[in-house]
Amino acid sequence: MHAREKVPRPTVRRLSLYLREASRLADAGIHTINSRDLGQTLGLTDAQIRKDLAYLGQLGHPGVGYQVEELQVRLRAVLGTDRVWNAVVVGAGNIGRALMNYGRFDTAGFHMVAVFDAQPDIIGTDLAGHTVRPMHELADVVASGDVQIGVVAVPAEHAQAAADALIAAGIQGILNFAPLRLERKRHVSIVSVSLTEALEQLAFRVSLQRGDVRDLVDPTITEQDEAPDLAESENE
Amino acid sequence: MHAREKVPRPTVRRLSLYLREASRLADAGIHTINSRDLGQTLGLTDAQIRKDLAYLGQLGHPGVGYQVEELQVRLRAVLGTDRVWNAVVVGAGNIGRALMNYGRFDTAGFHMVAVFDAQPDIIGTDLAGHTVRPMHELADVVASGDVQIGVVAVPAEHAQAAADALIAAGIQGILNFAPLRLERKRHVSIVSVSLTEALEQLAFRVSLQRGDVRDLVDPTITEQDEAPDLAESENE
DNA sequence: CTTTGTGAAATTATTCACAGCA
DNA sequence: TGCTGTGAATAATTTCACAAAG
Repeated sequence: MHAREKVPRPTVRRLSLYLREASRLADAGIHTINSRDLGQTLGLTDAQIRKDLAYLGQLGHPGVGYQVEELQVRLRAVLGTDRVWNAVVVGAGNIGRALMNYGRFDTAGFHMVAVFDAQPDIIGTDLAGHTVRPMHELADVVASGDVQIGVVAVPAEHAQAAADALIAAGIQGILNFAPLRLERKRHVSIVSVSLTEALEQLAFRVSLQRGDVRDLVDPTITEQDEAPDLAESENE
Repeated sequence: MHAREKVPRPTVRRLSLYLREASRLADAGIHTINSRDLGQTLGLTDAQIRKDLAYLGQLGHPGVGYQVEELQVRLRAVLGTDRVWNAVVVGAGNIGRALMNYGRFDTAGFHMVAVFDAQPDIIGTDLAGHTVRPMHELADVVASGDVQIGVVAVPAEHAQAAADALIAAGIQGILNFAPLRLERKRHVSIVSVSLTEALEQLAFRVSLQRGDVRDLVDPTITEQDEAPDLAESENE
């Protein structure tokens, strides 16, 4: 019915989409949205949206739709972004730099508090207003700074060590950019993002569309595509 | 049975994982892998892997397992990465710079041939050995350079314009980093990556783990998590 | 009249379990 | 014996369709 109902995994992924759109609507001064119109912009069916939102409680107003502000508040509460999450980035390379410079995380509830690297020539340099710190300071920063999230933005060969250090420091969740499955002894939530994987998925779809792989796989796979999936995730 | 069989979408996503691991095994000099061990490293069941790989044809060797090199060749052929995909990046900001500097795309079959930006002060500067070009050169570069993929790495407010320009230039697929659903008239495959969404999914999992949202959703959702999902995708 | 919430039906994906091959 | 490929069974997710609410 409503609360205390198991939320299917695909639904959880879509909650981010709903929040993104609710925020956009709120910014545009729109206060009401119905499942059909929301489905239109997000590429989902209206039934899908109603079923998803019904998991969050009695949220819709029959005959009217959903109130945008209510939606935002509820989605943020469920996703956990109604409070600030402090994060540290391990790795001041390409991805680490992009993340530190990316200005829009704070609005979404994520605050980057420090960046670490193992390379001596990078340590001490400035990055987006933060001094790049040596790895041995990680434990202190995490412990004293109320840091819940660690970002692994180092090459694959150092990713497990970086994750181990974050876990040892007491981090609760890891956002992993390295193309491998991180091992962990004690429980830590892990969500992975892989750029190569994204490009491969795109190459597959383009090939399919062009008919390059007609003898390999049936083109019906693209019949009508739209489902949103975006982060590899691991948990135990 | 084998070829000309509809490949389920979740399977296609996992093919990237199989390819990643097959490459790793090949580099490590390992020539044979069975579904149980492969499942172990990737966090999947052996049955899942056998079913997935069976879609690609008669690939396994009963009593032995899969030959790593065969696997690699077949996966690359299906994903379309047995050839080089040329790509252009629109946006020389944080993400665009990270992508241009990221050295590992070529190995995976993706070659960045040019980068574009609309801002006059950025145009003409050097980025990873490429001169940042003005948008009006996009059509020419795409047409004359055999470019199939365009990357949208501009702020959300300019993303649709960037996508329109890419589509008009004749691109076949778009990798989108902007947090919105891109519209398109003629068919173009689109895969999206959203860093904010990834962080939100992580926040949700951590909240669930900590019990912060016990009254909102049932914790059974994390009972035993492992499925890989990584790129929002759109097609029509 | 419009639009939600939701059981029931349909579809899609995963796991089981075993015949058959090396 | 070891391990794949695959039907059959199960589980998960989506779509349908409609009663009830504003």
